[in-house]
Amino acid sequence: MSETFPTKPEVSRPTMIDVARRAGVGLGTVSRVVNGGHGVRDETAQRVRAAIDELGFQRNEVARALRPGKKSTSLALVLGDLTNPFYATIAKSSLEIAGQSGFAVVLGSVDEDPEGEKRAIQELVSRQVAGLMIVPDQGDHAFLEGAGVPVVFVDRPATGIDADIVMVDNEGGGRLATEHLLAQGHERIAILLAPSYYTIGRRLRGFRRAHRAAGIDVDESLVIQLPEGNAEAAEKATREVMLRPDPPTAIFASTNFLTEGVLRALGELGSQLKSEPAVVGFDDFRLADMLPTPVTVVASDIAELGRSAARLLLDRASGADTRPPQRIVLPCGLIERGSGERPPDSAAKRKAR
Amino acid sequence: MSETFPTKPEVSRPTMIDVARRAGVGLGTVSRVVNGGHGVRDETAQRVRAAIDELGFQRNEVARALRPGKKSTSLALVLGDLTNPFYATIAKSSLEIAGQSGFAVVLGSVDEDPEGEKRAIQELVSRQVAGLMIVPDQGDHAFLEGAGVPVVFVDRPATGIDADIVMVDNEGGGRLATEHLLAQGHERIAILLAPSYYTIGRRLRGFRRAHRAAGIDVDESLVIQLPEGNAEAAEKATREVMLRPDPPTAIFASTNFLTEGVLRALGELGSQLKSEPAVVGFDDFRLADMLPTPVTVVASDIAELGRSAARLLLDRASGADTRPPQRIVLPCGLIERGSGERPPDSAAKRKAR
DNA sequence: CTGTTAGCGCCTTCAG
DNA sequence: CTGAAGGCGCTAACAG
Repeated sequence: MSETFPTKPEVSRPTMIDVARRAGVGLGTVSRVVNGGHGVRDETAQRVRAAIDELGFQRNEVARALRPGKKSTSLALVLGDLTNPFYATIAKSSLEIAGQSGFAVVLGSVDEDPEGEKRAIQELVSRQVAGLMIVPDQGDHAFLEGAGVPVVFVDRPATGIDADIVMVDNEGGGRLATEHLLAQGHERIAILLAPSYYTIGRRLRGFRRAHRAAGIDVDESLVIQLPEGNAEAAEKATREVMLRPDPPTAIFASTNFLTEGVLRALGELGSQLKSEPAVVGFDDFRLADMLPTPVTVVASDIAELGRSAARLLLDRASGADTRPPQRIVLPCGLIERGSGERPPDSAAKRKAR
Repeated sequence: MSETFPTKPEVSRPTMIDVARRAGVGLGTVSRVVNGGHGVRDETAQRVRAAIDELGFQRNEVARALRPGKKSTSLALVLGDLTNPFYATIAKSSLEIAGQSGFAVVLGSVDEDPEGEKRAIQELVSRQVAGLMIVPDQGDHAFLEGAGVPVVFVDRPATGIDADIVMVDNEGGGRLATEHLLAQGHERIAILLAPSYYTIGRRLRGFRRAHRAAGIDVDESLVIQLPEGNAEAAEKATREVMLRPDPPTAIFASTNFLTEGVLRALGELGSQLKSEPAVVGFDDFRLADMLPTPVTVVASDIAELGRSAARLLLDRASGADTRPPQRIVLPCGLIERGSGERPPDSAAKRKAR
């Protein structure tokens, strides 16, 4: 029990040969029984199954995957910070789908740097995964071209390779959020942008389109590019912009973490402000409805993002799907909770006229 | 480019033999170069490396792991809902440590049921992972005894097997939270308990100990066992207990999700209540400091939980650590934010006397 | 120093 | 219906 085995460190698991000997049959027979048991006499199969149980035999998936053609039964998932509920949701939902088909999901260690991503992906490929789901970083992904493994990009496309991509309607969402604010009468809307990922660019595009459609000019000093994508950066930027002589009457935060930073800044600024700006965030988040002013957001079904990606990848891996690269776009909806329905205050309005 | 290859679905990656032929050397030499290149003439090694680059060769980890003894270079992580920031944090931090040693982390699909966990674990074992990190469900885990793979349990121990375990000081945390409330003068403290996991039991124990130490009896009607561990169950229970003729003046929520439910209920009850109870939660959560009343919690370093588990498992897997099963317990601290510092209201006090 | 050889555990022909 | 044999990509042991 509490004894150690310095010389026999590993308890080797039984193999098919052990089972075959135990059951007094040939190796091939055992294999057949294990894989569906087709074409084996019932009595023989019984004996084999008994031996399997007695020995506690478990098929070695590694050896199995070694056969040519036969890919392994695991998918790789490469993404950033699992601590971000957005990514966690993708991980969970894709894992769910993969699991239903008996696939495991391997998470590559993903540091922040773009080189780290490449290394992680290659390590995963060397593990013979049947397919890759990648939330890509900004670097070039052309190196995946010859990997010989199906790839599905999630949340944003990658450059240098034409592969399946599952994402949300970023531009539509950006437009939706902006239109909503414009409809309340806001004419000075600030937008906070995380470092230029593809998604953020599209959201900004929606922002501009909505303005154009409404015949309102975008004040470029309110298009705020943040140096980092975290709450702190957004907090700082919000404080600065709100203390300007001519502050915006509404803020569109392009990311869940940014929304948090905006709210934090507004909370601290509090009474220093003549009036509180309306706020709309992109992506919903837990507790958004419980904050002092419940937060209005533009959101999409992130879990479905992960599910779609996994399903698509599974079909590619099995060879069931041979269509040219697909592009799945999930819609965004508006969830009104209060913060986005604040009208522009009268003082600001007076100034604008 | 946009052509499909129905008959040749896989681009087979180059193998060591290809490299050997290309470099005009033997197979063994290539292997030696790939594994550190010890004992190979420099010039030869150069040629081999060149061939590797030209062919884009990558060692097949699967084949490598087939050798006896040589375990694969991936760890398994089995846990519940990745959507719970608590688990997500464990996943992230353990992944970080594993990655530093060149290990990947395989996530088994974990349904809710206890049988699903066993199946998931066995699938992972069949994939020849080098070790298992498990946040165990309630069932018996004796079946892991003969798995021949090191196991580290995370957050709570499992029954039926004596293995390493990394967890937080649940009892200490429960006691800390309770002492804090008692110190404010609360004598009627309700505790909300998620379905009886090990951790919850310990937290309750701390709750009772703190009472005993203070010479105050626990009102058993305030020890509330919830049917489920989600926010909704806590919300419902909170509403009920607060509407009793003799409601508690403080609430200890034993879980992050439960805390959320408590706050939600209190928010809705609002003015119906004669006075708002103090609230302390177990485990910190994002935005806890931004709620209408910032939430006081007892918390520990969850990321360290994951890191310790991964480090320990890595040492076990490599054989570097052969000590008897370890038990690592991380401390809990109190984070005062407001909700836990509300004194019992005067009306309630009068009643109690 | 370097090439050759024998498996690792399994699946897939191919005979019997 | 069943047993035997070959090979997947790699490493380790053994000759040269």
